[in-house]
Amino acid sequence: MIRTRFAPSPTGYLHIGGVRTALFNWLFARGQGGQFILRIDDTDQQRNVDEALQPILDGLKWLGIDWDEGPIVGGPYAPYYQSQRLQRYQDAVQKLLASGHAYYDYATTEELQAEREAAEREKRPFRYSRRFMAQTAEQRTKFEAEGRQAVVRLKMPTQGTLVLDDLVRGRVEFEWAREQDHVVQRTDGTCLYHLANVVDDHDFQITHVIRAEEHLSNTPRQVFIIEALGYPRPAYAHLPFVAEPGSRNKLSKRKLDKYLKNRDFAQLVEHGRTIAEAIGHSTDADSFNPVIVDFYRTVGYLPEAIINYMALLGWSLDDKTEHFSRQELIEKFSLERVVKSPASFDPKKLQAFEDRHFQLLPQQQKIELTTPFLEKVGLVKSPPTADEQRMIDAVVAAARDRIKVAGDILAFPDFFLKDEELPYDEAAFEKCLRAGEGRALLSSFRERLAAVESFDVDQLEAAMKQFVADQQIKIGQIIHPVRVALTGKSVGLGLFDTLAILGRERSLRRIDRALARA
RNA sequence: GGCCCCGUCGUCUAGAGGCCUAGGACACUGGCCUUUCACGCCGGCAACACGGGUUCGAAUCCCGUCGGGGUCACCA
Repeated sequence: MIRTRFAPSPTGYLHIGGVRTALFNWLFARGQGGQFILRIDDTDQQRNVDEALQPILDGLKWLGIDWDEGPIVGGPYAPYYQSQRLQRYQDAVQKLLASGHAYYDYATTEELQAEREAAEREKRPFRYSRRFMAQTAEQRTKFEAEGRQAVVRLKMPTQGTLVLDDLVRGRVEFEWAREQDHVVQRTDGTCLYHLANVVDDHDFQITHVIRAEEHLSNTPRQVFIIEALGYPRPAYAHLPFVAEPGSRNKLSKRKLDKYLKNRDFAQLVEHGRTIAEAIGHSTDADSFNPVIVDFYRTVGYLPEAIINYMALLGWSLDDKTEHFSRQELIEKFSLERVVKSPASFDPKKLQAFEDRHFQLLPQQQKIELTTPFLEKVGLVKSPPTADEQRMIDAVVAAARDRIKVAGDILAFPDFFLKDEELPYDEAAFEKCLRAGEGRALLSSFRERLAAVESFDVDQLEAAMKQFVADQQIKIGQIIHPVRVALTGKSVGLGLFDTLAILGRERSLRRIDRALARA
């Protein structure tokens, strides 16, 4: 049984790079009929773990990355929180000590630092001398009599080579002599990450460790612990980083200011901000940031689109297939086709996937996704009345591909506003209704509209064509004034759709109001 | 700095010695469609980091150089 895991720290947010790691683990497990485990790498010092964990759990859930064991769902190897497994780690340390794979070390930070500096001066690689290593009870007593405190260090091999067959990187070799005697237990008795990590992976029966490349250099010490403890070695797959837009640096939450200088990135944020502000969602950089998954949920992106895009950041099926459903990804994903080089995050391409996935949605689903945004800003009641619902349906249908994320529905508020409260884009109003003959044409077209037999798209269009022919004008001369009168704006849905949705009464009322104002 | 990883259009990638005068997608751009916006359609721009080998033949193999990144904690 293949078992993979994702092990986030409760940091309060789900990072986009973390999503990619979680996704690959999840896809691999699901595709192989295996299991995906969520383990929480918290430490006992951390407070508010639940609070800091919730956004991560929510984010994963929203993306549809579900876990077979872990927080909330539990599982046979519980607990899944590192902070509750300290005893396991300490037992492991005792085993390492007993078998001679680790030792108590009484060096102080200063003494270690001195050795390090000496090595630096002599331009040789640093390796701890083990001067304060205690392997017997007498030695321990002696050091302790000097008031020293012990950490536990790994007693790493001094020769030989570790050969790692990484599933994405291939054969990677490390010389043991270059590895340090890493600390696995602090003076206060708590254990360090690498030890905990190895013990947990073993306890949870993880078969494939799929993680970011930054852990590649850490693997030798983990392998050492694994072997010292007599555990089976899991398969490793080290994923390339998700890099910043336009660079090879690791994507970071903290560098939003810098990314904002990237035009595409700025556009993504700007678009999102418009929607977030409308619905009264905080837009401060700490929580509202495209590096954090919550951003996309707030603005109304589709999880499928994010998943599709993220999957292609470092993986491909072939030379042409790009659009994948979740199920297709599960079926087609393989570690063999993960690329080795880092992939930079491209906001424009993400948007392209969003556009496409949203386009393909059935009308009903678009309605369900967009309605909450109208409710949040109070343009419709919650839940909408029957009339409002009809209006939503009509607007979503007429909007066609203009809605790319669910929040885009807010670009068409005019239909939901009272006729007498419609605001006008002054520049557009001036140009279309006050300058030239816009007002006069509108006034005369108003009578045609009043007389149209049935207020549907076909008849409205016919009426306008007739009007244009009679007046010997170009269609633009009348269309734009009508649009501004109806919506207050110079851009929007198809004009005949707009008229039909508003209906005769409201359309005429809006036109009259604009005429009176012009 | 030591060690490790990586290096094909601006970006994501295809490419496992001849199918490559390097393919697809996004972006950009010219045009068409059109009542605005959006969609859609047609076209264009644009890359094998560099230098040596090996070979009849190299983006693909080897060596070196350069560049980028990661890692070297009593962080995770």
